[in-house]
Amino acid sequence: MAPSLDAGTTISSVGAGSVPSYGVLIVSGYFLHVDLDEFVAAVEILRRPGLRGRPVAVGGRGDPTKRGVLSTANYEARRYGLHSGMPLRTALRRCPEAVFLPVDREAYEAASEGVMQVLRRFTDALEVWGWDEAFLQVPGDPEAGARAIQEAVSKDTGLSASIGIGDNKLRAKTASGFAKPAGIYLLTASAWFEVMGDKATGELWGVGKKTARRLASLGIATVRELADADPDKLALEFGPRTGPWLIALARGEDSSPINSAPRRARSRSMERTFDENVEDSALVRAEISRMSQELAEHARSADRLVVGVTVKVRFAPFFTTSRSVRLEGSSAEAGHITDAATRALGRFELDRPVRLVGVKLDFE
DNA sequence: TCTGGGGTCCTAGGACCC
DNA sequence: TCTGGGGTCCTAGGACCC
Repeated sequence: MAPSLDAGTTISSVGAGSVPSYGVLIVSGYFLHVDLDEFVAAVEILRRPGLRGRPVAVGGRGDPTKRGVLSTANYEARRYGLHSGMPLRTALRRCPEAVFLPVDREAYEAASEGVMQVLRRFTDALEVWGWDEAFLQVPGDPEAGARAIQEAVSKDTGLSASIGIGDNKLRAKTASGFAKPAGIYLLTASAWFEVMGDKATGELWGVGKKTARRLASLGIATVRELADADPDKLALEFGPRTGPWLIALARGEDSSPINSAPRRARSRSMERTFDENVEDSALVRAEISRMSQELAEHARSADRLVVGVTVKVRFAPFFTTSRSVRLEGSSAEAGHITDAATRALGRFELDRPVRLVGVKLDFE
């Protein structure tokens, strides 16, 4: 009989002592989910070593007296209750001594690319998921693979990674949450309910606040209750795809493979929240026009054809609507795109103060 | 907690057609 | 005139993720 992994446990943390021995492991079909620890803050601290140990909050343009929210707070800042999504002004009130930094996308993209290059040394079966996450499969013992990956990422990029191991992507992703910070955690089918069964449905990856509340109103509070729910009832409540999907999620089921094909974006968008609400509709039009041109330039340089343009307007205090226009055929010409955006904007009544405007291009 | 920005996918409902 | 049943496409909005 093959030795079995003791699933649902923290295997170890980097530098936390020796690795438990499981004997000879000849396993296949394991998925790893690599998740970089406090990625954005970590990148900032790498280039400003003086910030290490201090509360660091990254968000907006780095001015906590302006509109904007936190992208990341490092662990020191989290001790003050700061977290991603928190308004900058609230964060400032809670932790005036925090260092506030502006979002620097290019720096994070470069750092991310460095990490992904390290991961590609281990396998071609790599699925990049945003800046700071990736799913992958490695040959041989997954735990040894995870440890080697952590060491290589740390050595080559200075960044710390947590790694979840699972018998599918969903369980690997769930496991990496338990691995933080800098640990390794294994979660397979046999331990799924032991680990997740009594947790609130909102702990599931893909179940947010709203869905959790709707489930609760149906008497479904825990993962186990959702796993045992009536599929027909959920299909009626959530739709024919979402209902059954929720149940599969609660059972930890996921048959999706690693998709290592380079991702081709379906859309590209740009939004801007004004520092002060804008009453002058000429200003709104000018901003939409500027964004359209910039997006058109992107489409052209990325060699993508646009089939539709959506304009989004958020009125004060916080009421958001959108209008979309389909192009006749497809185009990457700035003239066609700005014209479509202008037509979409023309369908709004700009009779109230505007908080945000946005433009989105849908690609062929 | 006065609520970013960039994405993805799903659903409801209307238009339209046979 | 009190009115079916599909199917498809499109739009607007919602929910979720990082």
